[in-house]
Amino acid sequence: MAHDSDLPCDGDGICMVCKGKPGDGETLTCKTCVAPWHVACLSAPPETLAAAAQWECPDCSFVAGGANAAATAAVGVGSEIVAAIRAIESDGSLTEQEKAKRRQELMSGGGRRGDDEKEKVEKANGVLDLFDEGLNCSFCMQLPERPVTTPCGHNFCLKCFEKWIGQGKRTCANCRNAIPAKMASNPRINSALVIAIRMAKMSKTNASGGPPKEYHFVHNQNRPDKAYTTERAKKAGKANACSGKIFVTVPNDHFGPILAENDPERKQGVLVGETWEGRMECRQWGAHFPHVAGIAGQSEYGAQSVALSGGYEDDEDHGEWFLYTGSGGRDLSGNKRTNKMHSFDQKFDKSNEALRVSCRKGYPVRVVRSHKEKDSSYAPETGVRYDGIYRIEKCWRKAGIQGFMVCRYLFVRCDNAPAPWTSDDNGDRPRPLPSIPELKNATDITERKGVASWDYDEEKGCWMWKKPPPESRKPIDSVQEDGTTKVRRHRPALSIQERLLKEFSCSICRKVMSLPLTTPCAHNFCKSCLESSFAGQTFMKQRTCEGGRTLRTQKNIMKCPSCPNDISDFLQNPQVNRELMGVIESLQRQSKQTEDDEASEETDGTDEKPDVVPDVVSDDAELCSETSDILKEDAEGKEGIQKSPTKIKPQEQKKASGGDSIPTEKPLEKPDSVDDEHEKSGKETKKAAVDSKVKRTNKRKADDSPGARVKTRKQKA
DNA sequence: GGGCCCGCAGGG
DNA sequence: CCCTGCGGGCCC
Repeated sequence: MAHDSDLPCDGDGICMVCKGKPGDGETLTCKTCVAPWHVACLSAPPETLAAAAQWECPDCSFVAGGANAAATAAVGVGSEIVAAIRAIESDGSLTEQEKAKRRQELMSGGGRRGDDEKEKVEKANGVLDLFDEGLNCSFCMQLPERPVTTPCGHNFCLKCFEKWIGQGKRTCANCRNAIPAKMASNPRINSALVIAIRMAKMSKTNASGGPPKEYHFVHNQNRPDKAYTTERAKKAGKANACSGKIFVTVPNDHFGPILAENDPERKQGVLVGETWEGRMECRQWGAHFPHVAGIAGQSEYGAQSVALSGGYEDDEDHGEWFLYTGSGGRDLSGNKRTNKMHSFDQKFDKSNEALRVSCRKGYPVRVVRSHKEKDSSYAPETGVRYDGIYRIEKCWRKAGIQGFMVCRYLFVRCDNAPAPWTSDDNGDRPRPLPSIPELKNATDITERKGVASWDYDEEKGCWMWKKPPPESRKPIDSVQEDGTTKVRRHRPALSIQERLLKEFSCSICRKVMSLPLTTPCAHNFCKSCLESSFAGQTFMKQRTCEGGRTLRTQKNIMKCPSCPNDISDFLQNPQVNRELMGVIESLQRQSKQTEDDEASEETDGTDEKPDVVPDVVSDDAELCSETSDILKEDAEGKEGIQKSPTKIKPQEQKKASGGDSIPTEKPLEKPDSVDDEHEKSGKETKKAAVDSKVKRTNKRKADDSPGARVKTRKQKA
């Protein structure tokens, strides 16, 4: 497209194409968005003066449907939008804020589309009603594919958003609020909204007859992108971290390569040679799920992957083939996770048996190597690397170096991509098995029986599944291009209410979110819960000097309760994600209809009208060390232009009326409290939130003190 | 650099 | 619920 190379002038009036500063007469102002553009650098400047007066920039013609031809064809309303925007812009009776508000209403699809067209689009999306929630992306007018949410609470397709950002825009296309640099450079998918869209589509499909589809949801979206450390695990840092989000859509008993279709994040799959910082990161990409154990597998089913990490001295690594040692046989007393010393024989059970199953069946086994594999030439220098698919050609038992019996496995590489260490650019071909001297003294020898599941196809010239891969025993969904879900296995369908609770619960109060907020790091919370978490904290750290004067020192870092990101900027003016709220509420309505009317509502805030954000009571107190609250409820800011977030007025926090109670709520600080106190209170509230999560996910910890645990192990030993 | 020992995740 | 485990930060 011609205008792809077109860019406007930046905030300083510098043309982003030629980097020069055009004079007054050399720029054109867009009729729609009022941005200045350098005429000389336009690929298609207006030809007449009249055209220049009514000129509309390439971005706005893009918004109206220039870039997404398919979407525009389906909707066919591009020119209508532009005409309507122009009408708004030329209406002298409106303030800039009102204009922005009108523009936003227009862009969010309200009352503009003709019924026929609307029906057409709805059919294409397989969904009704959703447009009433104003959910569609303002750019392509479709339900957002991979939605991202701005701090001002507006949702877009990731692609559309990135395109917008790529054009140098740094304001929300809906309300013109600033987009934080961090989000511009690294927008995050709002996975709760993904689920919301899917659920809404699904419930609609089910309602319109036909057999109800079974869907499942990985309860994954509340996890942060990085491994994180709970308060409880804090002292040992990453050593005891919880897993971050799993980025791929394979179940953890998936065999074979991780393909592009299971990588919604990058659409490339896990490639040979890919390297991660540690086992947690490796796990997040599905190459090897266990974060300590070396073998991923189930004794009755097979083993999916192994890690070579130098944990067993019997291992012998030759790159394209290696000898692997089974697990067990070691004394783990003293609460250890590993031990160099063997103290009893290994058996073909548990993981060792799982590997033997994979051997018999000829399953593909993913292999990762760690830098900790010290005496191998093939180990990566740092981190953990995915080295591709191997098969276990034989396994047996023999006396290990330390004299105890160990299980042994001959792994031979069979991947279509070349190994990371070879300069050959071809993948593997079937190769003769190496001779293994130790086999003469081996017992319990097992070899593959029959045709290997994963084998080389001479005609196609590649390794592939010759038998269908074993069906996953874990339910998991995989996201399709269109946002729908492919079902892998059946499982009793959850009620709408159950799903609501599972997918849209606030990770602070654990109830379905009321007034959901989406942070720039794409985590969702109830507005009231998030606010309460930071009650008493100020945007700026304050210090009171002896004279009683307040000194502003530095910005207070306020970490997202779900990840380490600083969300203090966001907290200054958090905007409710009204679209997400709309979907939640519409599902709640359906749930109410479907189930008994008597079914009591477990969620709060349902009486709240979607677009009514609780008003705030302004605190006029100007006490010198008053704790100014950073959380500014915006009364007028439901849509339209918000005030610049840099001005922070001391305001008493008011609990949102529909708010849930949170586990620990600390009363507001006394006026003369010092900042250390603020920090402490914030931390403790946060800690409580995290702790509640810990309790939920790890119930057994309650009466299982570390000491008791050590004792158990020691007693056994 | 080696040993200690923790929380977490998953199998059974 | 109990057991296991080719991590990993920290202390010495």
